[in-house]
Amino acid sequence: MSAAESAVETIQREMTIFARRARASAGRMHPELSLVSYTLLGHLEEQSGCRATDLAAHYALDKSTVSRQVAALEQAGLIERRLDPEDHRVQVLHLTEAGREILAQVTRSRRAAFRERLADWPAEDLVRFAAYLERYNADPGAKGSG
Amino acid sequence: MSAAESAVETIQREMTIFARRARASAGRMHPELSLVSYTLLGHLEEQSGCRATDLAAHYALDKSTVSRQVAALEQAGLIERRLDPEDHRVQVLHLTEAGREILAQVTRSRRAAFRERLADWPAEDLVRFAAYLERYNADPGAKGSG
DNA sequence: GCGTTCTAGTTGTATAGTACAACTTGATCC
DNA sequence: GGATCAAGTTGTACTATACAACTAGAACGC
Repeated sequence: MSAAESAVETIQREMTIFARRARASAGRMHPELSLVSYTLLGHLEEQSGCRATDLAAHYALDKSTVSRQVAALEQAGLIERRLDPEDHRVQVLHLTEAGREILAQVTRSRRAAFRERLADWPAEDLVRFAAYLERYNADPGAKGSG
Repeated sequence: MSAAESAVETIQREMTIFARRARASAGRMHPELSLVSYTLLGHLEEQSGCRATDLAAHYALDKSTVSRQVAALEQAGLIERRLDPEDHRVQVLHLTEAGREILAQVTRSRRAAFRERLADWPAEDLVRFAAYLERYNADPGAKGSG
């Protein structure tokens, strides 16, 4: 096996390990916000609000799944729905102040965890690693091969 | 923000994206073998058999979860249990021939997906990326920060 | 050697996340 | 203005998971 082939093997194995661990630990680290909820809130913040359908499309989730997630987030007071005056089928979702705060708090705690784990890394390696990950995820059609 | 700090941000973001995608696509790519089942079978092959308790400890899963997964895998004929003659509480799990075949087949298909996605990468980058991932996952206490 | 305690595994129960299908409501298009 | 399309909700089912209670077997202490 060439160096490149065995590197691909390693990437596959290590990505799988990471995905499994992430899945296992997501709920425990932030019981107040699942990985999916966190991602959805993040998207709402980035986009300054969007529709449930956009979330479903962007994250390859069923609209019913998003509908229930959104209902839970609204219930928890983290988002609010505003009826689109142009199209009454549409509800535009926005973060509430509480949602913004929780999101910031979870982001901080996640960031701290990553920072700690990467504390020993030389800056140069961090930058390269980050670039590789971006490139990997940016690949069109990338579905994670989970 | 320093280059290192923004690299950590990027790593966090991209790892999160990966974990989410992996979760979303795992079941669809290999309906015959969930990510967890795949991982467990892989461990059994690597270790040439082990106990359910070992799997639970190694993958931070509850023993009841492993018990049910194992039951399903046995039901599917992919593994078999052998009572430990030394300790009758213990069942040593082994891949069956069918299990070995399915595992090999899923591994091939996963490998092909990764290979395709990484096809454009220079060998040098593959090797570095693989090394970074190993280093990241090897960190003691690493739980994925999902 | 026999009770206490430990370990391996199973089963009952509950929860979260997910998908698919059927439905409701509103918009759009001949 | 009826057919069709789009956004979202709800019914139902399944999987993965955890925790707690339990069973069966092993080991330890005296």
